[in-house]
Amino acid sequence: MQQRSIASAAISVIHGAGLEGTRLRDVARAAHVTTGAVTHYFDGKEAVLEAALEEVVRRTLQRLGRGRHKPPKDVETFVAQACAHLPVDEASQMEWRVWLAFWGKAIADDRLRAIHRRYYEAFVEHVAHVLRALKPNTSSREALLTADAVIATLDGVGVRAILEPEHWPSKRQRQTATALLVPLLREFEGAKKV
Amino acid sequence: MQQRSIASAAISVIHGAGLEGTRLRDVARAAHVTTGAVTHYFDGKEAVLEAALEEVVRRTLQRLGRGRHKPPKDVETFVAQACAHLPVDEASQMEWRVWLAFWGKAIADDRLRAIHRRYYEAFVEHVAHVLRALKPNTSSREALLTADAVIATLDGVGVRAILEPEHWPSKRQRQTATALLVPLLREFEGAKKV
DNA sequence: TTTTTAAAATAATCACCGTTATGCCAAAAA
DNA sequence: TTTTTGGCATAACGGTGATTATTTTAAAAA
Repeated sequence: MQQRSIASAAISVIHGAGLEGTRLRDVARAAHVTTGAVTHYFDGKEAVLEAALEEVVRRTLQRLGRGRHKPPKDVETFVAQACAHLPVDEASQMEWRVWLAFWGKAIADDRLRAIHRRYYEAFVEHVAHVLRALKPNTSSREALLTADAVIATLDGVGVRAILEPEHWPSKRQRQTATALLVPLLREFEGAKKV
Repeated sequence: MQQRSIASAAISVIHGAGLEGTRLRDVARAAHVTTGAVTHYFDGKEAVLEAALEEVVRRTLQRLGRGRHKPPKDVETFVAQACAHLPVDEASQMEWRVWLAFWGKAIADDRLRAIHRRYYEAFVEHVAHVLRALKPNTSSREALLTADAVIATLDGVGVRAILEPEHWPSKRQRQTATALLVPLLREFEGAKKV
């Protein structure tokens, strides 16, 4: 159970110092242990970072799971739910920053790429599932394509919001995401009521 | 003029090894010089990396500049032009990978963040300009909002394509981007001709 | 041609940080 | 109580790579 708390500590260090600025000592200190404990539980720094990424994925997917019981019946609530995944508050901002920090590292690291792949797979599946609630008789292909589009929207807006937080308050994030998602989903629904 | 070639060398090293795996020696070797030359022209590693990022920005904006003379008159050609900015070929893939590699680092680095901000500023301005060609009487506000949405689309699809290149051939990239952009731009145009 | 200055190579240094080794302490087993 | 085991702290080690210093080479000026 210590592993979890060390991984969480790593997340907050990465959040504050970036991946490159993350030293094992600081992770240990943030977890209220010493480097001895860290190396006791992990095979090395890489393993610690990997665990941190996995922890972020876990949290995000868990949050998705909680939303599974209220499938949206109309476009507006769908968009509102989708926007909740943007970096609009402290907690999600932290996860976004860490998630984004690993993108660059994942480019040259098969192991991390695999984690990303798994995450997106689950995310796509979730969005496609929710889309089917919006339009019951949808081809799998159409649902998946639209899910990709929804996720691209969130990633695109999220990245921008993380890189320019002072210019991207939650309102602007929602506005931009809405501008993309509403027309997309109207098209998806088929019925365009002005 | 050596600075340029060292920066370019840095780009290709980052492309191959990722930011963390980039050693100054390798950059020097790729530029056919030694570390002595590198440190002669730059104040240190940070400066070299910063120059690499600037070089990527330069190339991208230059490419944008070339497209400035053929403003699209309809949605289809606009989308086609936009999709040309996705990582659909070797060259643009390299630039995307490097660009993306710096996102994580920029989180904790004001200097790099400033570069990103400048780039997006120019990019937004360009897209908004092109949008005005599509719909002459557009409010500045509407054009900027739509430009943000277009850029978010490209970033969102681009990220995915970089992280999962084997699953995101150019065709899928275009498909996803089109699914988002066409409805968005029809809405933007105002006139929806089915 | 000599002198001078700049460009870049080569070689040495130095700091940083991950890793490894050792030792201690507490809790469970004997 | 003694013994033992495992969880962790402390501290020393060592590699890696950036930085700095020195030297060589080449080009330009005198």
